[in-house]
Amino acid sequence: MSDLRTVPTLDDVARAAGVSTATVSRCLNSPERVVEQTRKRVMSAVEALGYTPNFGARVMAAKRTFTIGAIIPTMENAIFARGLQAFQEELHARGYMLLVASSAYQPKIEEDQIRALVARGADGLLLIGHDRDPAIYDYLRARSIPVLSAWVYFPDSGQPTVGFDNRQSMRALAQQVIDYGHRQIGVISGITKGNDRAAARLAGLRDALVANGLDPDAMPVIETPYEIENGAVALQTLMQADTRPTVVMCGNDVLAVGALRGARDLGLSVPEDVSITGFDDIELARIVAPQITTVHVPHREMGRKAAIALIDMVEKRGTGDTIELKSTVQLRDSLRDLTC
Amino acid sequence: MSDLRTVPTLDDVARAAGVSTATVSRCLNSPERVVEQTRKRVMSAVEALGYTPNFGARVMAAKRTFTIGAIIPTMENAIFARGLQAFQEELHARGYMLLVASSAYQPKIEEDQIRALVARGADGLLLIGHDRDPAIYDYLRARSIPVLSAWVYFPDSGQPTVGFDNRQSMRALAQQVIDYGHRQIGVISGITKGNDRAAARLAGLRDALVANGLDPDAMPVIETPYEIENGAVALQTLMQADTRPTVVMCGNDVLAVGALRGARDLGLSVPEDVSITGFDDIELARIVAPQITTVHVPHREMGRKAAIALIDMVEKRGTGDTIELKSTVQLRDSLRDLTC
DNA sequence: GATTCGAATGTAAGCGCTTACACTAACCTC
DNA sequence: GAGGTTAGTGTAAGCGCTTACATTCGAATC
Repeated sequence: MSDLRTVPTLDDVARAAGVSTATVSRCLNSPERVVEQTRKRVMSAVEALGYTPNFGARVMAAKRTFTIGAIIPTMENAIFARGLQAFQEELHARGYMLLVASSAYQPKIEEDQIRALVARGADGLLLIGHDRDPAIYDYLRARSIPVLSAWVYFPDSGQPTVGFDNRQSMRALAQQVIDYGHRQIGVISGITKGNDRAAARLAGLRDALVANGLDPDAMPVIETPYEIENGAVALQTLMQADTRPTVVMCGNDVLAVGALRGARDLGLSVPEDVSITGFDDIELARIVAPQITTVHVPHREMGRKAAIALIDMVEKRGTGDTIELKSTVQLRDSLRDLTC
Repeated sequence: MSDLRTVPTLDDVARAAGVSTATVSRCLNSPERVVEQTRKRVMSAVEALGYTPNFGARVMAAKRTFTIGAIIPTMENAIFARGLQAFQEELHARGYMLLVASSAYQPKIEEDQIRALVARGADGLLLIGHDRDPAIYDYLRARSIPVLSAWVYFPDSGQPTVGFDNRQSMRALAQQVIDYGHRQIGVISGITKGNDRAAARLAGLRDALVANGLDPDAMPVIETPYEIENGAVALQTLMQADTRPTVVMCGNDVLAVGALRGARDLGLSVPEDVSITGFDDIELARIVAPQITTVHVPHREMGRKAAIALIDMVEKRGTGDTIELKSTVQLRDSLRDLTC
C-alpha cells in the first residue's frame, strides 16, 4: 500500500477489468449506462488499483469540474466568513466543491485570482461586489463562465447579483441615528476606491443627511482599511476635532469595534460620551460591551441563495436573476437616543 | 472585445505569430531560450488574441501548477485566518497561488477535499494538525505531493510539521493558573475526537494537574465545538456544579469569549467571581472586556514559515524538516491571582 | 571553403480522459 | 425468418499543452 510507484490511469483499470477505457469512464460518470455485472467488475478494479481520475485530463476532455471558485477581499476578519461557510455548505450538499482565494481588496490581485480559478477549471465564480474592469467580464463571457456578484444588490448592472442594497441600508441606519437627535455625525468609512460596497454605504449616509436638511459636506469622514486598529485610531482623530461628533458611524463592524476601543482608550464611555454604529452584524458586534448598533445582514441566507443561484447558472437552469435580500437596522446599546 | 466567440489556444497564437506551438510555449515558460525578435512577435500575438493558457492541459503536460492547497477546519471563526493570510501572502510573493477549502472539522470531508485539491493539480498541501488516516498519507506519497502539517509541533511523526507544542503550551498556562492559587479548575475543551490539537491541549492541562499533585479526574471537562455560543452554555453548566470552579480554562479563545458572555449572562463578574483563560490569542481576546489571558501563538510567523517550507519541499530544495515555534503565556485581566 | 558546432526553431509524441460514432448481439415485429 | 430496434460495449478522435528529439542555419574553426 505504501510503496505504489506510480499512479494508476483509466487504461490500467480498463486492462485490469478486461474492458475498454470508454466503459470504465462510463462506469464513473454515468453508471446507469453500464450493465451491472460489468460495472461491478470495473468498480472492483478501481478499488483494487486505488484509482482516482486525473483532474486535468478530465477538465480538458469534459469541460466540467463541479468546482466553484470564490474570491473574497479578505480572510482576516469575519465579514465574509459566515456567508462563505453557508455558501460552501450548500455547494457541498449539491456535489460541488468550493475553492477560495482572497484578494486583499486589490483589483489587480482579484483579476489574477479570477484567471487562476478559471484556468483551474472553475465552473462558476462568486465575486464580492460588482464594480470591476469590464475586460474581466468579457474574459469570463468568452469562456462562458457564469459569475455571480454577492454582497450587493444591483438590479440594473446587467450582471446577476445576490445581496442587499448597501446604500439604502446605510441610509436607513442613518435615518434612525438622526431620528435619535444626532446632528454631529462623524464617519469612519472603509476605503471607497475599488470597493463599491464601501462607496454605496457612504453615499447612503449622505442621502440621509440631505433628506434631513443637513449638510453632507460638513460631515467629517475618515477612510481607512477595515481593521480594528484603524477604527481605534480614526475615532481618536475624529474626537480631536473642534466640534466633537455625538455619534461615529462606521463602515462596518470591524471598524466599529475598533472605534469602541479607541473611545475606551480615550476614557470616553459609549454611548454616554459618544455613540457608535457599525454595519454587517457579525458576531463581534454582540460580543463587545456595549453591543453595537448595526445593520443586520442575512449572511447565511445570502451564502445559501448565492450557491443555489450560481449552480442554476452553471447548469443552465437559471438565467442569473438578481436576488434582493433584506437588511434590517439592529438597535443595540452603542447608540444613544438623545431625544429621551 | 465583448463578442469573442471562442477562446484562443496556443495554436492560434502560433499561427498568428508565424511560429510553431513549441516556440510559443517556450516564450511563455522559458523566454530566455527564444531570441528576442521572435519573442516580441509572439508576445504581441498573445496580447492581441488575449490568450491565456489552458490550465488543465498545462497540468497534464507539465505536471506543475504553482498552486498550493490548504484545508482548514473552519472559516467561521478567526482561529486560522491570520496564519492563513500570512501563508497566502508569502505564497503570492513567490509566485504561487493558494486554494483553500474547509472541512468543518470532519475527517471524511477533509479527505474529499484533499483528493479534490490534488486532482486539481495542487503541487503541495497545507493541512492543520497531524492525525489522519494513514491511507491518505499513502495516497499523497504515491503522487509525490508534499504535505506540511501546521498548527502542531510533532517531531517524531515522520511528517514535517510547523507549529508549536500544544500540550506543553497548555501545560505552561495551567501551571501559571495553579501558581496563582487556583485549585478548582473547570474546562471547556474543543471536541478532542479527530482533533489532535484539542486533545493535546487537554492532555497538557492534565499534565499540569498531575505535576502539582492534583487529581485530573476530579476536573470537570465539557467538550463542545468551537463556537461562542457553546462556550456560553458550557460555562453556565460548569457554574451550576456543587463546587464551583474558580477558573474556567477554555480550549481556545472562541470558547473563552463565549464563556465570558456566559458569565456575564449569569451575573458573574470576571475575574472576581470566576477567572477565564483561552488559547490562540486571536484578536477577539483583546477586544472583549476583561481581556482574556491566553496562550499567544505566532500566527503570522507560522503561516510565513509554512509557506517557505512547503515551497522548498515542492521545489525539492527541502526535505521537510519540522519547525518549532514558541508560544508564550499571555497574562491579561481575565485571570485572577488568588494569592494576592 | 569545407567542417564543426551550437543556438534557434520545428515536429510530433504523448499526458489521461470523454464521447461521437461504430459495432455486435439479442430481441421484437409482422 | 427478414428487417428493425435497442442496449451494451468498443474504437478512436480529440481536448491544449509541454518537451524530447530532429532540423536548420549562421558563425567559428582550421
